[in-house]
Amino acid sequence: MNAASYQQLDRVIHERGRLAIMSLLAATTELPFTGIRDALEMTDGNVTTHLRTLQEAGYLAVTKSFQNGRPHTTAALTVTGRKAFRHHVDLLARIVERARSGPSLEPGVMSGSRLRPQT
Amino acid sequence: MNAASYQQLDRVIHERGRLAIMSLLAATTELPFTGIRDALEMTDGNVTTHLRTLQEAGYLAVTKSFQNGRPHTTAALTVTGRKAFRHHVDLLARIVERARSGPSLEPGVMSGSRLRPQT
DNA sequence: GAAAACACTTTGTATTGCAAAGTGAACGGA
DNA sequence: TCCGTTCACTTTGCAATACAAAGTGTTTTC
Repeated sequence: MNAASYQQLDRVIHERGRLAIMSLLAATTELPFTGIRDALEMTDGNVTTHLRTLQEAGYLAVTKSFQNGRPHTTAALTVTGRKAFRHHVDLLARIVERARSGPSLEPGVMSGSRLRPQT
Repeated sequence: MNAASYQQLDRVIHERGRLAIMSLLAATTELPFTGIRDALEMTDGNVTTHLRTLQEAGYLAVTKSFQNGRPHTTAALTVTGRKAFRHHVDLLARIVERARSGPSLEPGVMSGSRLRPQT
């Protein structure tokens, strides 16, 4: 694990709002649209788009139905989603842990060894 | 601490690339431009813009000089930056911890108590 | 029966992450 | 001494997208 492993941070999950949704769903089993919106104090539009993004990534199972004449949407993590989230969280934990260890290296040791990303 | 505390996640710090830079600088004292770029395998342009963003937020002290006829840029966390990063990391740690605890609540408990963000 | 509430979705915009291209100085070979 | 290359960045262009305001359709309330 080198410092550049941050590249592995899944952008779909990492975004603030979606990290919150994934986090929330990871702690429960299934939640309604309104539950997510209220728990996270998110706007409706925000929830809709994030749910769609997460669903399209295969991380969420979203079910839409009508109950007493009103739309009812629920979301739950898929197995893939749970795995991806766990992986993300592990990465974050490692980054955080390393950061917490505090200053240790001398300044300047990182120079040299030029290595551009392939274009 | 409620679930909506994700709102406190500092967007300047939270972005992947910048989280990596902050993380890297938190573990050392000061690094040159090229050190950051190489350690994180980031493109030059990316490093420049992220450094600027972090500097404008007051999180980084960036010094630019010429050494043997070449520009030499270094970056280090400011006290504010170190504090903000620590706070961010603490928040992440809490989110991560709660997520790690696994399913516990019943589905449906989060409904009701509508509370829109002020517009 | 008009108006408000509810559960969403769509739209518009303003931001911004990213890499390709650009800049300018120094160095290396022919 | 010219020409190309390397180095250390900065600027530019664009595609993606986070966000909230406005919109939709139903249902309840007064």
